[in-house]
Amino acid sequence: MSESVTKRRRAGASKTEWVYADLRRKIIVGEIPSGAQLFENPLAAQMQVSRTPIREALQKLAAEGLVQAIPRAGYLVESLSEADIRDLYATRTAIEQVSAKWALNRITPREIELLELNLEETDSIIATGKTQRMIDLDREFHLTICQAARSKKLYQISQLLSDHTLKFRIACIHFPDVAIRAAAGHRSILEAIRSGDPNLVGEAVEVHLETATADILDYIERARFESLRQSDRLVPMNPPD
Amino acid sequence: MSESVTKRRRAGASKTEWVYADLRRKIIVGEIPSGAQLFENPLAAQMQVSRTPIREALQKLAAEGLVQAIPRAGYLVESLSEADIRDLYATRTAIEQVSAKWALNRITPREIELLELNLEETDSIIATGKTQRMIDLDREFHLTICQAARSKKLYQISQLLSDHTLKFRIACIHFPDVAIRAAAGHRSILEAIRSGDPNLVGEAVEVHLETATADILDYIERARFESLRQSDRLVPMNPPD
DNA sequence: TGTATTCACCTTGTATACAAGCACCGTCTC
DNA sequence: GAGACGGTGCTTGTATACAAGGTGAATACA
Repeated sequence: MSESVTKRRRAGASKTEWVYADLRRKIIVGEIPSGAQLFENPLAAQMQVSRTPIREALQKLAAEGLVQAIPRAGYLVESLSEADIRDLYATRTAIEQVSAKWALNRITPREIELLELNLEETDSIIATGKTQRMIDLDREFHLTICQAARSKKLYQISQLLSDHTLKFRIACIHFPDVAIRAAAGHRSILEAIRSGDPNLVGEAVEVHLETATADILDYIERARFESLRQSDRLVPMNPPD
Repeated sequence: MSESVTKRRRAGASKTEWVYADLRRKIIVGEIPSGAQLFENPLAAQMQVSRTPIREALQKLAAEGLVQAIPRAGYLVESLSEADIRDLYATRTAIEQVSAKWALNRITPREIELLELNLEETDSIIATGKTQRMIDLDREFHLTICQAARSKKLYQISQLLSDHTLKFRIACIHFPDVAIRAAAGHRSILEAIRSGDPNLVGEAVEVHLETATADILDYIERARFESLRQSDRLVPMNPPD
């Protein structure tokens, strides 16, 4: 009776899962902007489901920290201050340093080849301005290294931290100079991994992620300036129709 | 209208929150054992609420990884293999090494005093066998250091990892020799922090957590042997009444 | 005119009813 | 007797109805 559960399990995606995945994607890529308020009823109407799957998805997102649940008042999409972003990136740096160092003894030739191919495609794509592909490549590069560390937990943590900052990365990787700096950073990380020197790897990861932090903060600074000039503030989602 | 949400927020705990907190506590301390299957109806009956708050709480626990959701078949309390425990502790070691190193430049005299007081109380308590207090002190010691790192994210991660292994720690800290080793480990961490040497700190944290890992794995080994001898297996919760 | 108060409306929180899926068990057939 | 088949009773998944709480505006009153 009780042990029967271990036998079950099939692929049929429930509505809750679907809503969760969809909302999550929209939030981490910034399609739903930071600080936006989420209402259950409009979401339910939009997605053609009842409030139940919506609520359950929102609970999961709240547990992840992607939305903030405010009792009896709804949900706000996580909105990061400059200090939060610094903290997030400092933490991510530390984690990826560990990952890369662990990866040194565990990475396979095939994975190194993947990193190399990633760099090559990145180089060939920078000129074209194919932003979406650029973002995927950036993400893949980091995750490949984290995967090579062969730690489930470390990988989970890396992915989570990475997701929380994805929207900023998307926003600023549009700029060619940012993309070029990212590619250079990746190359020196790969070289450090090839060298097998833990200190070199730590250094390369740190430099790369500090550059990324600076690029993001620069972008935010500029964006704030822009939005002030246009004197138009953050637009909340779901205007009370 | 939309911005009103920022003003609201009060303390009234919802049933969902209450159920979540209660289930979470029971799971992390091992009151609900690893591998137990959770059924919505019995839980709802037990806690005198409908299935709705139960489901929402379970979703949150699933997002945290404390329970595993199995579509159309319910929820299993997370059950860690030996490899999982090793991984968890290796990751925790890395994170706490970072925390302790960051703490070096940021910890206050007051916090160092707290750590000292913690050690003194630990010493005085080991003889008495007051296990519960011992567990709290252990937890406090680690969290104080993580807090001194002044990173919200790092702290969150530390806490999460710590919670996932709490039940094992509770189980084996009963043994005086384990408690003594833990206290010794804590003392050398504090001394390393006082010395201000990052390498020494890293070393002390690593030694302490590796000892803890070994103690836990030893305990599990012994427990498995015991349970085999009594030929009684893991008992699932909520027998089909 | 300023301030307190009531009330309507919109939100989330909770319970419940119903739908759907799957495992188990008895039966039926070969 | 072994295997296929279908019903039954459990489970979770989803929708909906209703309760409770809070905001903001309209109103009454000083």
